[in-house]
Amino acid sequence: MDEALISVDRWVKGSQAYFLTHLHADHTKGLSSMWSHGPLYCSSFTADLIPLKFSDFDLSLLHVFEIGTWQTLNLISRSSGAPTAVEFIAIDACHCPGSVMLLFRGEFGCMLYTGDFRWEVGCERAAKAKEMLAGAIKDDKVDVVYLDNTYCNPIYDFPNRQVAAQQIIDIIASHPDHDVIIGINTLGKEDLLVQISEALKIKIWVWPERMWTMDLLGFYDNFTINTSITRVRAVPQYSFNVETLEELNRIKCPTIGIMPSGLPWVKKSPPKTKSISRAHLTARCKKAEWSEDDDEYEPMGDIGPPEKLHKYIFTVPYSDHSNFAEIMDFVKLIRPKNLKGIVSSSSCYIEPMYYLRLLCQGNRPSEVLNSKLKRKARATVAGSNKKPSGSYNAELVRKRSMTLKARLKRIRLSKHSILRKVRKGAKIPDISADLKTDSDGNQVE
DNA sequence: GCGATCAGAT
DNA sequence: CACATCTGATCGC
Repeated sequence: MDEALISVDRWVKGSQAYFLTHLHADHTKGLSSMWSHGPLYCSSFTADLIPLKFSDFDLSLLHVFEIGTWQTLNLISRSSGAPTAVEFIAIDACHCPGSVMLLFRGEFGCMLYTGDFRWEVGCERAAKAKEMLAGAIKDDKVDVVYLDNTYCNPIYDFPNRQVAAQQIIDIIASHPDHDVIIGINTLGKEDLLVQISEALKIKIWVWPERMWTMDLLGFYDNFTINTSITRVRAVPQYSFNVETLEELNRIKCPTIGIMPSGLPWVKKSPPKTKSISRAHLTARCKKAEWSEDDDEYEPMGDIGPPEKLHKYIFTVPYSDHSNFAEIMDFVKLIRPKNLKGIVSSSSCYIEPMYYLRLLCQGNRPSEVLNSKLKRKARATVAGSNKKPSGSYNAELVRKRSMTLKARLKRIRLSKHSILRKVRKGAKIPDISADLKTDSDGNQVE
C-alpha cells in the first residue's frame, strides 16, 4: 500500500501521524469510530465534533493543535530508519468551523496542504490567516502546495460570501409572508445563518444534531429547534428538493427555498482563448435552457444570481471554496516550486499548474507553452475520474446547461421528501463509505 | 448481523 | 455541472 510518513485527510494504514483539516465527509473517508492506525492531529473545534460524528472514537488518539503555533513531531525516517523531526503549523482555512491548512517542514522539504479553504479579499479573518502563514513561511521556499483546486478554472467567478449573504437576506426580506427553507450540510455555512438571523432579527430553526454544533460554536441565541417560533428553517441540503417545496406550498403555507451554493457559477471566458468567443459563451450561460418555467427565469447579472431555478427555489453563489481569482492571489503569495490539486473529480478539472505556473517559482513563458503541449498529448490517456481539458471548450459549456436541465427534471421526478430525512435521533454515521475520489496529493513523503 | 466498500441518487 | 451527504446493494467475515 502507498504508505507515507504522515498523512493529511488520508486514512491509509502505515503513517506515523494523521492530520485532519476539517470534518467534512469527503475528507474522512476511511476514518471511523474504530480508528486505531495512529495519532490524529486536528484543531480544537474539530476534536469537539469528532465524538459526535464518530461515537466511541478512541479519544486518547486525538491530539489538538493550536492555530498559529509550531509543533514538532519526532518520527522515524522511512528511508533511513533514523529519528527525524517534522515541524508543523496550522492556519485558519476559513472554509468551515475548525478548518485549517497545514504547513510542514521536514526531511521531505517544506510543504503546504491547504485543505479546503476560502480566503476572500476584504475578509479580516482571511487577512489575519494570510499574515500568519506568511510569517510562518518567512524566507523559506515552499517546495509543494497541495491546493484546494475545486474552482481552479477561470470560468469560476463568483462574489464573496458577504455579498452572497446579503443577496439571501434580500430574498428573505422580500418574501415577508413566506416560510423559508435553506439547504445546508452537517457542517459549514454557520456564519451565513448567523448573519441572516441578525439582519432579520429572527431565530433560525435547525435540526437537533445541528443545534449541538451551533451550541458548540456559542450561537445560542440565533437558532432554535422549535419550528413554531420561526418562519426560517435550515434543512439538510440532501433533503431539499422541488417536491418538498411544492408539497409545503400545497399543504402548509407559501414557502420558498434557498440553496446557498448548488450550481457552477460559470460567468466568463478564460483569458486568451480562441476556441470560443466571450459573447458566445455568455449567451450559452445566460440562456435559460435549464429552466422549464420560462416566464420565471431571471438572467444572471454580472456579479451573479440570485437566480431562480424554479418557481419556489433561489440559488445563490455562496461558496466555501475560493474562486479562481482568490486561488491566483493565494498562489502568488506562496509562489511554491510545485503545485498539486487535491480535488480530482471536477469535470472542469485542470491541473493547477496549467493556469498558475506563471505564479510559481522559476517558470518562464516558454515553459508554459511547452507544458501545454505535453498536457494535450497526455489528455487522451488520462485516467478515471480526472477529465483534463487543456483548453476551454464550448462543448463543456453546452453539456453543463443540458445537465442542469436534466438535473431539474430529476428533482421534479423525485419521490423522496424532506419528511423522510429529518427524522429525529438519526445516528451519527460511523463512516460514510462513499465517493471514490482519489486525491493523489494528500500524503507526505 | 456487521463493517467496509461501492454505486447511485439528491 | 458543483460539494457533501445519504441510501442501499454487495462482499467478506
